[in-house]
Amino acid sequence: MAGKIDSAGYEDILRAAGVRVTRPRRAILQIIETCEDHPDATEIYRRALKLDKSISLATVYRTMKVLEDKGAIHRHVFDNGPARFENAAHEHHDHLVDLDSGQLIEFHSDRIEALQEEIAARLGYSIERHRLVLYGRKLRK
Amino acid sequence: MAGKIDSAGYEDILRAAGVRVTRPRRAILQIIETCEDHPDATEIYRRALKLDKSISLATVYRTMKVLEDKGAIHRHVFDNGPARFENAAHEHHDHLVDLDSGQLIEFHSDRIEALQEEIAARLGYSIERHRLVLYGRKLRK
DNA sequence: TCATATTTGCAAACAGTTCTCATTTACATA
DNA sequence: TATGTAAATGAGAACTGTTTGCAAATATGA
Repeated sequence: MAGKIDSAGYEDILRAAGVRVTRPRRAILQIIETCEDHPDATEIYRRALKLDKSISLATVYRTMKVLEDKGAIHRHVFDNGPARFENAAHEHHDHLVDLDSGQLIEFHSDRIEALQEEIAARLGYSIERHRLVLYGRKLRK
Repeated sequence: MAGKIDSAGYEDILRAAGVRVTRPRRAILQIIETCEDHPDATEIYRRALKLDKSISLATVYRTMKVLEDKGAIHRHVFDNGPARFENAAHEHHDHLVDLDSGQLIEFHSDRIEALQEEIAARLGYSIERHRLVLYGRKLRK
């Protein structure tokens, strides 16, 4: 039922991060744990209001930073848009942006990952993280 | 000598784009044609002031948009920083960001490009453009 | 229950970028 | 070479996304 905050395992992530388990944080975590898309801060705020009607946008931003620092979420910036977030628990993937619909498609390629490592090594670097985004349009068949 | 605007071929790009050749545009184009780095709008503005001391930051932004629309420059956003620009005439490459120094290293891999095409095709898409950025640190040898 | 350090909501501040508008300028045509 | 007009400009206000300062509220350990 919307409006109720599920107290399930979400709290563990916060406790593991060594920060206090508060009502706003539980709401935000529940959202990013269960959502299927890549919401930005305003959208998370909108959704969180249904779970905790006194939450503020500032707290959303603060919580996203905490979660990002703890490695619990990833932050993406597509083109020049607002930052968008996703659960880091999902296995690693890159993104393809449908330029017509704006839809985000996830994909993964071990071969690309391996090539990236190879290139970085050749340049004398080790990769800490990377961002690969393809911008394209549907092929008409 | 700094302060003089070289009227060489830069204008062609503007004329080819079907826009008027103005003093501020000539200054900006000369900068992005000759610079070796990836300046942001404020930095381009700073440099342009030496060539045309009445130029405004708004015009820098407007010109960057015109040039981007015409395909003459590329716009990059690294992490959450300001947009940075580079001459599209350089052959295509991706970037490696040195997380310690902030240095940008350019690289290119036909194999990665080919893999990207392959993946997009498998998903039913054709790639219009892409962004690949590696964030890493120097290996100690 | 209590003490206290953390977190919060709010509003103000901030950075980067875009917009409005009156003035200036490029340049096609005469 | 002069001129009319649409395009471009500079200045600053406005806007979007994000961060911060602060007093009040709250989570957690004792």
